Amino acid sequence: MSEKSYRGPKGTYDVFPGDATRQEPHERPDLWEWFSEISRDHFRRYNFHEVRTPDFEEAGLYRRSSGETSDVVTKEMFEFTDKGGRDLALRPEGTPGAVRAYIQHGMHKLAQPVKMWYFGPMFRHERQQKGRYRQHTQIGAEILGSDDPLVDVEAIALLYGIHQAVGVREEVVHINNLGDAATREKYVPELRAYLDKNQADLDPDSVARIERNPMRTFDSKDKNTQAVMAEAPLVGEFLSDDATAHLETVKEGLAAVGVPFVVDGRLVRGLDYYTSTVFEAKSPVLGAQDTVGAGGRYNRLVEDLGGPDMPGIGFGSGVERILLAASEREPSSSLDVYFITLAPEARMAAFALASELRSEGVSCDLDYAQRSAKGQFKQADRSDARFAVVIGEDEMREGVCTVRDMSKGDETKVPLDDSKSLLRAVAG
RNA sequence: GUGAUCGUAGCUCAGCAGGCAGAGCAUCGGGUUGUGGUCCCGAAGGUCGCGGGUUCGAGCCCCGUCGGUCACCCCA
Repeated sequence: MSEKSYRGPKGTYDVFPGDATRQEPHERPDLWEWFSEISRDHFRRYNFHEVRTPDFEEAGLYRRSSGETSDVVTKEMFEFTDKGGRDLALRPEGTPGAVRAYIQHGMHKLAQPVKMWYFGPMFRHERQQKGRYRQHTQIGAEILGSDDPLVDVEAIALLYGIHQAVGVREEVVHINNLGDAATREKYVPELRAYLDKNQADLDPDSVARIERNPMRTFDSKDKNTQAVMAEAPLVGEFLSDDATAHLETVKEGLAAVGVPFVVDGRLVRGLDYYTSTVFEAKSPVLGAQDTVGAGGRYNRLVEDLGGPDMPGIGFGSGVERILLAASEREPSSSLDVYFITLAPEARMAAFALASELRSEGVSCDLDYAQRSAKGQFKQADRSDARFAVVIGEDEMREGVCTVRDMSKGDETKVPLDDSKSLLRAVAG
């Protein structure tokens, strides 16, 4: 500690082995492993396949897909120029990269729809708060090439299913339908006119949005603005018959698979590419950041990014938030055997035995800190080892090791040169 | 980016009118020349986030800065 010390960059965190009872859920390695297995298994059951794209892309890809005026693009991108002068950005969200890959690899020629999932870091340059980091992790899924409303239901059910498998509490899915471009051409001027009329009662942020992105006014947390928005015209009143039917089928499907949902006519989304179905999964235990996963249809995005005219839908879900909203879990320990050596020659024997057991799938560890006998037993205890295998002078002389069951306290002796019976002694 | 609040040992925190930097837990050793969880004893561990200022003297007061937390904006 003589030189300058370093800490992780602002807004980041570490996953590390520590005192699990004091760590945030997303800092615990065991919870990440647990969650990762559960989510992979869910994707498998729904026949999704992994897509893994770079953690950075041409900045233009994000500008084009998320919208030049969206906040994610205008103020939250980690953007940089590489040594070849390329304008790049750390991935702020998963959909653009996945769609780019779909186009680049001609996946629209495959049997449709193409169902993909991803799991990886996202970067947004913003001030952190509960459940929000500059580098966070999202799992997500994209279904490209079908506009069947049941595909929407599948996406939502998959999202909800993963959350429930890890015990996200009090979750409710909010859904809405934003209609197509034609719908919005009729609706937005109406909304804008209404907002203009009530400008005096709106907060400054919302006033500033009237021109740029009036639908986002519904998201304001300002009391007066909310009062105004309670009376505002809703997109739902402008939907075409097709869009209304689409929404009805989605509702029917969600009810059929048992996803708790509410239709929320005020739900809009911050990214410009959404059309038709949008949804947000919320859990009240997250505080101000109550959205644990969200997504929607983007029926024009593939074409906007230079691909064929193909519809798509997807969701992203913040893993840190999922773990935060999940019910408490006991930290899991996993060590089978801790070797205790009480004679210099015993160390090599223990090391070799450990190696044999490890190759049989048994987890082993031994002392590398020159601890005393007492210290080694303490360490075995702390590691939650099921067995301590003691090798000291006596054992070396007799050619055995002492296998101690750490919870019962009873001991048996096993020949040193017979790793099979040692294996049996510590099995199960 | 805005606001509030905090920053002392690995962790949780005490410290005061400005006067030698403390406790608990954790770590290591000893009490048991080879037996853990309990108990007892001891050791180690700090440029008091960093930089400046005021002062005979600053962990404490002032300014700045960095970082944490929460909220706003926005979003997973």
